[in-house]
Amino acid sequence: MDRYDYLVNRLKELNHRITPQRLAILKILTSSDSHPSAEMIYDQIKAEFPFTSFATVYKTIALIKELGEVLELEFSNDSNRYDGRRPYSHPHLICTSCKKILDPDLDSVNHLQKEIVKETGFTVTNHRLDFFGICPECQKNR
Amino acid sequence: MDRYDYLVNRLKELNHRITPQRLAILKILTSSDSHPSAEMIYDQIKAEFPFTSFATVYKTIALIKELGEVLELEFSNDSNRYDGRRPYSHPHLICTSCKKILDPDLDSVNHLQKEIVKETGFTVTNHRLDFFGICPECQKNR
DNA sequence: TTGGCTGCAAATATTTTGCACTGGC
DNA sequence: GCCAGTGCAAAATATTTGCAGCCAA
Repeated sequence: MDRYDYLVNRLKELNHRITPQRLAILKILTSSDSHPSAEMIYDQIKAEFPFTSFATVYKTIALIKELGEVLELEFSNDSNRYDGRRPYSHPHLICTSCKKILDPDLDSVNHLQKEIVKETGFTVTNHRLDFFGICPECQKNR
Repeated sequence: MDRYDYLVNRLKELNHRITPQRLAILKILTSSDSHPSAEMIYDQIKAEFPFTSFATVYKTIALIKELGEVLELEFSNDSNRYDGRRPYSHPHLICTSCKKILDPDLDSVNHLQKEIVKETGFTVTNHRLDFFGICPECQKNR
């Protein structure tokens, strides 16, 4: 069972209604590793369901977030981005030119979190690690 | 020469005017490791210069940011926080209860950035690493 | 003296919320 | 049929910007 089906089932099990809008949003959130923003989701859905609203996009994201099934990458200037495939703390690689966000393979991070706990007495529940730079494509096009 | 004096001199050298408001903002930004928000800076300055405005706080921060002398920690929901003492990428430890932000000692991070560059072809210029949790004080008070 | 800086207010951008209507179950 | 979900519009929040007046150099 893929992640889309899994999320639809979770909503059903928790007695949340399955609407065309929600299905479309889940589809987009799970079908690519593109880390879309609310606006990107909204634009994509418009093609299929022209009368979907921004509020519904945000409300659906909020719902899935409550279930712990989406990772929200908050930004102050740019819009927030969402990762519906890997809803747990993991590093991101952000191109500051084209705004693309990638998931690099990197496993030495959890080690860091343990080091922090031991050292500071904090109860660390999650972390966020972003690397900012220019992707290979944008390096060529200048 | 401490960091406050250093920053005042940099502004002078670059022919930026030295105003009481700017001095007060620099003082707050460099005098503690509290990672204040624009509002915290504004509130502190109000005591000394009651007619200072929010716009000036933001404009001054923007100026120092251009000089690369302040690190801006962006948040989507909460206000941004500023580190005027260590204006380079370094990890932060954020208490989600009292919103305090600390600088943990941790030096295994730069190693990660190098690993990323080698692996992805990105030109990584900076990074951001935040650990979220509950600080020892907030753990007691519940 | 002069133009960079300040302060007020308005604009901007993103996300959230209130509420009447609608459609999933 | 009921009430959760939707869509519109308004509100909320944080930051930026325009502009008239002021003051640091």
